[in-house]
Amino acid sequence: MTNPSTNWHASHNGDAKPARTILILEDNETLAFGLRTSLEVEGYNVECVIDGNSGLEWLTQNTPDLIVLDLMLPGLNGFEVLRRYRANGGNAAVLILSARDQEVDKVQGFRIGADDYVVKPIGVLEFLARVEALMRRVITPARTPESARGSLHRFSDVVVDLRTRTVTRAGKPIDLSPMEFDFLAFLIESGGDIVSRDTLMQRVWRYTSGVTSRTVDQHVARLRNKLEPDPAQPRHLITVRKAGYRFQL
Amino acid sequence: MTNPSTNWHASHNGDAKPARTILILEDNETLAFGLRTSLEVEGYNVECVIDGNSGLEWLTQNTPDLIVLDLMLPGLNGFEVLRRYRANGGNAAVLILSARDQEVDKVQGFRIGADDYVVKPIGVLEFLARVEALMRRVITPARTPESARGSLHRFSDVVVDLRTRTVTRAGKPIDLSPMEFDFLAFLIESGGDIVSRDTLMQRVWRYTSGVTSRTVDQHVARLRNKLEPDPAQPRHLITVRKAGYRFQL
DNA sequence: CGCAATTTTTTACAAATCGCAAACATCGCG
DNA sequence: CGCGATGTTTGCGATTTGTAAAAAATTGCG
Repeated sequence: MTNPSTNWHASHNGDAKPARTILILEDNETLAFGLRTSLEVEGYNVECVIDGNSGLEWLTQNTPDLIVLDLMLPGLNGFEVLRRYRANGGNAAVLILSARDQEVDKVQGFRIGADDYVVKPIGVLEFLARVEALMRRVITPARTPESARGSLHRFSDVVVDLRTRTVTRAGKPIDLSPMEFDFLAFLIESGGDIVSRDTLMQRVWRYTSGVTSRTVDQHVARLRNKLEPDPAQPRHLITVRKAGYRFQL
Repeated sequence: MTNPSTNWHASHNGDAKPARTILILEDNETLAFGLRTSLEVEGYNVECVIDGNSGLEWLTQNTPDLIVLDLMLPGLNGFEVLRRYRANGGNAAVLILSARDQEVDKVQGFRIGADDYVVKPIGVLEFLARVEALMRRVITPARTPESARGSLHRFSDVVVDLRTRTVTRAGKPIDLSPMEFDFLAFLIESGGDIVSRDTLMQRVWRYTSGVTSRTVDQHVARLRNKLEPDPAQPRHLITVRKAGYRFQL
């Protein structure tokens, strides 16, 4: 598979959103490790890189939500990294962490696109508070407000997007065939009502008359396998004996 | 160049951004006046209010982009103003300007919703730089994330600039033919919606009716080869069986 | 205008996917 | 147990998509 590294680890209760990712670009490994630990305790996904060129390369393949950037780096310095990152359209929040406390440095940092600039040493609590404040404002492509998106339907760990014909389960995309999707969509849009096989054949399959076949059942079976937490004990694709099927939740 | 395709013009306005509004809530009138002047020189619209209650009241009638907030105010103190403002759904960026430099104060400020916290005295240039940095991130009803992000679109290591019609991959320019670019642009601008081959033929190729051909598919194949990390398992140019194509991310 | 290089479209075929029916297994209930 | 209703598996034909390669159109240029 393409990407084994994306671990939105089993999220603790309720916290539905995947962890946000932070890149620490800092060559002082002791400091970087300390920051990493603090951030991880807060639930962030943290990556550490210790030189400018490697950092930029990592950034071509990943889109973190925030970058903690030291100015004095081996290879490219922090300013240059930031400049190139922004030039390529990088949109993450950038918090510069520097030993230089001159106003001119700060102004330059902001000018080329930093979102915050703090002078070392800094208290851990203030650092975390600033990170959180930046996270509140940053918008990454992967994180465009779902409210702005089309009609989403959720049940268990499944999300169905009728607009893009997309289904995800635990955040991972699930592949539905066209018929499977149409069928699911029809059930969902029936809002919990019982739908007979006959109705389904007519409305989803466009059959004219009462053809009896196990086609509908097969689709139910396949959908249950793909979407139900326990396909043997369906909680959402409910069979109503002698009547048809019903979508729950 | 018959290239009639460079025609998505229509939408681009002159980019005359409306002046952004800042509220200064600060009881030291000398300081407030100085800040106001500096900000106005930068082109901001500035309002000054000197006590907490009046400030909150002003905020019920106005929606500034940013609030510069002193903590020690007559009437309601700054923390309380901020707390109530956020509780009412206020979304402006808030920059706290305070004489208190204790970490605990800063952390509390951020916790109740500040976006930045600077300790007086502060240099004018740094102040202006921080204001500008906040302005880049703040989203007001007038300014949606789309417009804030410009015409750059990123996915994997690819950056597409619709304005300059350039595409880069891992920082290196990628050559797209006019049709290839128009096609890609149309998919991107469809914002993730599924677009049928038929629609594409009409909107991108300006065909009138249902001509069936593999032209669209051919372009998809070429774009995938140029842009997808693994063309065999496309992650962004998604085919939706029986329906068309969809651009992801 | 003519010619070469590039881009776009069409053709032709290979590969993948899907719908469907039939056969078989299982379940539920009297 | 018996019987009808539901669940699952399997295989094949039809549809849809991917793509190499040829053909056609467009462009650049002397």
